[in-house]
Amino acid sequence: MLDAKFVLENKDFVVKLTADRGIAVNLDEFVRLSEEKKTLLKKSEDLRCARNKSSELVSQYKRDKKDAAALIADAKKIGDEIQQLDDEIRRLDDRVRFALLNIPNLPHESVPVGKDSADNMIVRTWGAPTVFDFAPQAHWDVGTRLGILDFDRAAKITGSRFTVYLGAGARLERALINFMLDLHTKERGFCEVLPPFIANDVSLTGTGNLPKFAGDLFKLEGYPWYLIPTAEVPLTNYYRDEVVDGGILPRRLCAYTPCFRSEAGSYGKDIRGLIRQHQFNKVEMMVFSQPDSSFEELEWMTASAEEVLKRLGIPYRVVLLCTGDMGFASQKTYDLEVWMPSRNGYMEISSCSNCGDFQARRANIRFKREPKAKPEFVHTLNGSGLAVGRTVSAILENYQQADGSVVMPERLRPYMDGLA
RNA sequence: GGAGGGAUGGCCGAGUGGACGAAGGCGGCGGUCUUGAAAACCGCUUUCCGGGUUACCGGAACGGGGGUUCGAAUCCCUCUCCCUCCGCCA
Repeated sequence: MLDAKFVLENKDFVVKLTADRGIAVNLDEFVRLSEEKKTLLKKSEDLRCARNKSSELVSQYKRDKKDAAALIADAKKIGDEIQQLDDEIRRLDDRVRFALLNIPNLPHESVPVGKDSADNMIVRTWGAPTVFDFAPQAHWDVGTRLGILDFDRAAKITGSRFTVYLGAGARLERALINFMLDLHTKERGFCEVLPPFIANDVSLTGTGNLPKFAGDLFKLEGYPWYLIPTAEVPLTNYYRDEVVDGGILPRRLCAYTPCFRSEAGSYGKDIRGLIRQHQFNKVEMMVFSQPDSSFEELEWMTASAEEVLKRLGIPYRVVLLCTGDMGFASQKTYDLEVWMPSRNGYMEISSCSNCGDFQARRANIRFKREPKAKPEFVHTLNGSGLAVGRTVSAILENYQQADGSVVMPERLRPYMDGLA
């Protein structure tokens, strides 16, 4: 959520930057409602002032044992008027807030302006696309033939877009989770968190998933609860409605969680394999930062995700998303894309974003520079480090052998009981 | 699942319709005293919104929301969270 006052004072700027994102924001309604609300609020406050004064008089009269009936009748009339005004103000306020919630974050000045993924900027590339002296298979074929992925039985148990990992496959998934968590916690200064996998509607609103993207979520029937689409939700909301001591910043958290997404509207896209599942595992990184250093934190976080791929020896590149391709809450986003032989191209495996104070304002997360200082909103950053299922698919494809077997990346072998 | 109890400022804790933005204590800040410190004593000590250059003025806030009332921390409804006991369960 943007600052209402900022939007009112910088209408053209907001319209221009959201237009860069390909979103036409009409602020007329927002401005009109805000002004109307302000006028009514002033009126209501003046009336309250009058009522407070006469109430005080009533109180005096009673103490002096004088008759206050006329005063009370008067005050009642004022009270009715206030009630009417307040009803109207409440309605206006809801609409103002709703309008504000539907405005996306403003892109940072370093973000290239563009329409879609074609306009993204490749920042750097690590490793060269894997070369094979045989025809490489897609990971779902590799995994199915090895008996470590079972899509058919998963479809029986639940439905499409689910997977059963079996034997070494399950072991690989678990090994990757541990490998990633160990790297982030032991070497990169993240604190490990194991949060709830279900979050309430207030939390989802704090991160920007609600109200606009309710259709992407799985909701629990009979509860205002949702399966988390990413650990970003519980991690960001960890400090919701708090004023934290500035001394704890930058606060770096990381968490392994499963993620649940309805993938509504993606029918026919990536239906095979592990790429687009209703349930997948992810290790998520989260940073609460001082506003002054959040973009440096973004570089650090992105480097942490890259380190995972470097150690696994998977070729990848870093892409700076253009204005049109960024997520709703983000100010600047780097995607990490790994080489996928089956597509003869790159595939997103991580997304690292600086949300600035956008989420912090929605979720009301503030900090104090000094104990006596005024609270300011923190900046929040989140990034995958990494999507585990996609990492499995990248390993199966890039490390496959002519005989259909898969060699384990060396750094992963200790996590696989030495299995090569 | 059943039965009770609770939520008040940075913290503890009083407050059952009007003088309460809220006693008292702790903590914090300033001062007196002291070579310095401690103790003692005195004073100050919430946040947000609107208006005025400043002193200031107005409004709001006692877990959230709604209601009763001229007036609500206080009465009613509702939601959330916490605690105790019973039952059940990993």
